[in-house]
Amino acid sequence: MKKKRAYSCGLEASLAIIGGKWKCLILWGIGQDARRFGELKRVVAGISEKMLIQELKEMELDGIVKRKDFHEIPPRVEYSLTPFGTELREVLQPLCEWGTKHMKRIGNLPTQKDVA
Amino acid sequence: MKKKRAYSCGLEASLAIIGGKWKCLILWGIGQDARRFGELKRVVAGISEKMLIQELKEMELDGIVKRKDFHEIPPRVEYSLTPFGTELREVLQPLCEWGTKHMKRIGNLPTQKDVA
DNA sequence: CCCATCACTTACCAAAAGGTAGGTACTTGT
DNA sequence: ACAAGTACCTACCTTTTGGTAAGTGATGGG
Repeated sequence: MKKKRAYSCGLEASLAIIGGKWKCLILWGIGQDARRFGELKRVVAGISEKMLIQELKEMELDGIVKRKDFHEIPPRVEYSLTPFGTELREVLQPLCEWGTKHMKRIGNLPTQKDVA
Repeated sequence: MKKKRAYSCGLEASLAIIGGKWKCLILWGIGQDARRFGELKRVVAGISEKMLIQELKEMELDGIVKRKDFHEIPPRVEYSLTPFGTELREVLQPLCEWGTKHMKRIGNLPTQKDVA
């Protein structure tokens, strides 16, 4: 018998899936076509290898990412979105557009460090 | 001359504003009407006072929340969304709906602890 | 007179997140 | 023989995050 978590609103449930620093960006980075590990590393700016695989694993468990191993040497692995992941990516679209629209303003905001 | 940050995509900019564990939920909790501090504490399930004020301050600096102090005693303070914040809240709507739609599935997902 | 209420503030501490730097296995190119 | 490239894995360590518990100041109610 598994423990089930209860969420007080849909947003909380969504954040259980894509919360954290990297998952959104990875999800976005994968996009509609499959991507190789090294490719993702380049496209998700600033992520470390450790974080990338760690998050990818969790996302696979959560059913938003599918991992395909070609069993070749040198290794070749492709990550792609499941239908569940694709749906999630779509609802992030508006948030992404909002960010693009206000990018300048956001970039000029004071940091906590500036304040302290 | 302020240092400006550059974001490689809109999503990264958005996350600079509502990243972290609580900001999304606070933003959502404030909603279209103003809310008092204590009210927010109740509506944002599980947040501590410390986190709540800390995040509210940052959100105020970021221009998504407005704080109104009535200078009464006992103290009375109301938090509401600025137009900027309201816009942001709107783009979170789809994400919230997605979470509601898949809440059952998400609640049954294995945790990292289950796996370890 | 004392207690509760409200919106905080502060100090302290534990846990989680995340970075660095190394290593692995196997093959192809020089 | 050796370096490079691929997709990882591991240990160690620092930084960030966040929780708990206490206190503040002014006032109204019992």
